[in-house]
Amino acid sequence: MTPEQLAAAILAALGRLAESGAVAGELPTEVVVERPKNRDHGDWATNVAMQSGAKLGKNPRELAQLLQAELLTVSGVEKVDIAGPGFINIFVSNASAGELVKTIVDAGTGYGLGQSLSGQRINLEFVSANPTGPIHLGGTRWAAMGDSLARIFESQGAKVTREYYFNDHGAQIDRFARSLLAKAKGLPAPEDGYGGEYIAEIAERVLAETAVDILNLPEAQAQEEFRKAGVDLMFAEIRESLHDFGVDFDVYFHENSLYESGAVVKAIEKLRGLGHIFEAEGATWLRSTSFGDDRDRVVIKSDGEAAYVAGDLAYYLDKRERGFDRCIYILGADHHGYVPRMMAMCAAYGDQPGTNMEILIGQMVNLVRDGEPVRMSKRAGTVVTMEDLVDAVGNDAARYALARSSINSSLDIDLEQLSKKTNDNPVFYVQYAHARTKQVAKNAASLWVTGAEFDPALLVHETESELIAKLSELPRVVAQAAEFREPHRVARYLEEVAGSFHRWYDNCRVTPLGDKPVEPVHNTRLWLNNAAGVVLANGLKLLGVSAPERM
RNA sequence: GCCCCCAUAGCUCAGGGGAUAGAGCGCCGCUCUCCGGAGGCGGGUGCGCAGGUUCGAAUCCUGCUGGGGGCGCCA
Repeated sequence: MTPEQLAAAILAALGRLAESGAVAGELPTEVVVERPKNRDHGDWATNVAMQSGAKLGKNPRELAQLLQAELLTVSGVEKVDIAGPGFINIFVSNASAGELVKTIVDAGTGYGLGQSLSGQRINLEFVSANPTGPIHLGGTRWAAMGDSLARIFESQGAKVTREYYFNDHGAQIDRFARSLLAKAKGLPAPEDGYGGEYIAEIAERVLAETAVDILNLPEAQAQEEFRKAGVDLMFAEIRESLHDFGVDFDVYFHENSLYESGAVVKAIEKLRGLGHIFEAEGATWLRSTSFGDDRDRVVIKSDGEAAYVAGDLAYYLDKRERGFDRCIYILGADHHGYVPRMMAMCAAYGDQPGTNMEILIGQMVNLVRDGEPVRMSKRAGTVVTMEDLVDAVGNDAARYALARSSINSSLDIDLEQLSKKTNDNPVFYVQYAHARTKQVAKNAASLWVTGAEFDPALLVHETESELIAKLSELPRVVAQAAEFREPHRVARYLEEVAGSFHRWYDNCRVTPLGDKPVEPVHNTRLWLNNAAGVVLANGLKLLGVSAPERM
């Protein structure tokens, strides 16, 4: 008996009460069934009587009593208590609760999947870091979080395209090219340029890999050579770092292509046709104030060059024309001011902001050393990159640490601490639990605990009941993580599962002690052990973290 | 001045209206004659302040205080 099944039973019971005329009014469409913190309050509890009592013309306790009688007729329900203002506390039989264990093992990698996003085509854009340097800690957070979110969406039946917008157009790229050229000539970095060590490396590789003698070309031509070759090298490096991090994008979209294909002009003309474009002060504007923006936005500057927003205008249209009904962007907090004009743009096309376009704002990652914040500056070359982080702690620890917090909170990363004491990362607690399930299963097999019998009525220990209840929550947790776009829910849940599993392990043996014979309870517990392994593995998969068999 | 995020245990953080607010780390004890001790058990009154909504608020609303980020014909 899972909480979902109980919820359905309660809805059915309400339906019967309404049919018999015992209650009259608006029936709820869903009920919340939760695991109470206090076991005296049952295996499961619902507040439905308090929430619906008034609507059904009853006080909460009266409604609870009616439901109590109905629920007692449900198979597997042993006892129903009414507590406090109208909580309904439900006790189910061990046998009924334990049936789930077999369901989980039989479902295997399919356990936890759902259909809550079935049929949705989602374009998820994340990282999209400028190709003027390696990916830093902030970008790494979006890589971990975005990829995990994509996996969670997919687990709910959505079709997801992971997309990276590559800003290879505009003034920043010129600065990048000038920085490379200056470095190659042994000059100091330009005032507004980039100065990290990677600039020297890239400049050197450009010199080595380009056929022509760049340094003897005229200034403008030399810079153009460095731009082309430098961006390509940087792009390849970024892709490789991401790949090594376990994040592969389906589409790397080049901003420049929007200009080359004429998509930018097309997009502006489309908006002009819709009456949202006007000319003023020598520039071309989008009347974004018509759609909630606090000021109108220039799309073509008075010098004839496109403003940055023009690219996004065309890019969004491109995504929509590729058939995505939901375009989700993950942006850093330093870009949150960009949200109103993006939403206005979406509305200007006649789309629904918040539905067709959704923007998730993630807070910054701070580098901390010995408790002191360290300023990171790309220009000064003091950034900590994705590779630095992975070198220090490994992929699993890095991904887990970045994915286990809400993106609404800024995050402090202390490299020294993480690299010295990797046990600080709860990922090991979770992975250890998984490895343990594998070793237990291996041991069981060698001691003739085969799992041939499965009698859930034998799972009577309180830690077994707790573990089973915890395992039952995976589908709901994943569905909520998808709904709220919050992968960290999965991580936190896994930590709870691991805790329940460890406690169970310490109380209940799968293999018999010494020479004692194998009994049905041992075989049955093997199923529970394996069910825990399934949940841990499936959950870690959603976070892009490995589930090792031994550590 | 305006906009966004945050404030929960010594530290890092969960908690999307429910009952006695949790986890990890750190600290102090305890714990295996046998499945992995990277484990388990015990040790704690901490929701920034003030109002409001509600049967019920860490959670929703308003104001305040403090911290972070942002407000270009830059990208």
